Amino acid sequence: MKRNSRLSLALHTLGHMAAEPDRMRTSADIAEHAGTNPVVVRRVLGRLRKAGLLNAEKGHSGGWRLARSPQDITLADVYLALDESLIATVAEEDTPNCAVEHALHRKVSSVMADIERSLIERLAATTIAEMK
Amino acid sequence: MKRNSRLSLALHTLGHMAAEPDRMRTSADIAEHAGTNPVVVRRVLGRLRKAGLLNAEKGHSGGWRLARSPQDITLADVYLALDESLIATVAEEDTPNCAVEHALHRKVSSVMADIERSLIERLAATTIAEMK
DNA sequence: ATACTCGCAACCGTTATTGTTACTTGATGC
DNA sequence: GCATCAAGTAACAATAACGGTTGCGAGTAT
Repeated sequence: MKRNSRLSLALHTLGHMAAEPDRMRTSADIAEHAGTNPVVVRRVLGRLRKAGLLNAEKGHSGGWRLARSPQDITLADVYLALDESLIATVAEEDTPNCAVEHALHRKVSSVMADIERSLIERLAATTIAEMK
Repeated sequence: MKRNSRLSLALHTLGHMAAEPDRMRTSADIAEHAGTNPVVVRRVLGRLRKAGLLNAEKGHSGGWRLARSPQDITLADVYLALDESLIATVAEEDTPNCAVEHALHRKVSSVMADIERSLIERLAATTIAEMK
């Protein structure tokens, strides 16, 4: 079983959508292409829908489509929509009784926050239109 | 249950050791201070021993001690010794049949690799002597 | 009305991690 | 030599996260 497959699935799907923005795709179609399950697809794309990146329509000829122009969706948008940090956070101690621990946590958290900002900056430099 | 507590435990312990480098500490002492189990301590510190950061001695008056000067051990040394990436890697597809997927994987992997290098660089700028 | 699709809740199987027990190995003190 | 102490290690349980799966409800087009 793979970890962090949510971002992979999301980007993969949006990459194809960027190539044909007008085509409506069902969860079943996407799932088959990605080798997974329609429910998993809906779970992941549902987050992108709530973030305003995708529209979903029910019923006949329903399915998923981009809510914005492909040039207007960056990899950072997708990353942030999934709310799934690729940067691990260091657990805060419940009882910060120890000065060493507190200093370490501050230091490492500061570094990790910088790294996360840097990652988002890098991801924001690429749109899904470049990935089709 | 906390995740990524290995690095926290390792840095916490080494921070205290940096303050009193000559004092020998047993797994039981460390575990009690850190609120965990001696076996867990040995598991984590064992990696640091294999990486040459710590020495362990058995028997009476045995225990753990720094193998190097605290000024000569950086946070990056500890991070690398644990071989536990805080930066998630994006899963490679078994069958790279899809061009979109391949392009995305290359792009994201490249960004993540840069971020990992940047993290290590940042961690290497601080020694455990500054954390005591 | 029927068929199709998303939305969502509930559950199972797998995996990763920590916690725990028990035992072995090696060093020290008597 | 022998008891004691501590690391080393294997084995297992407990917990949590995640993907996969089933089932059902809600909404829409034909």
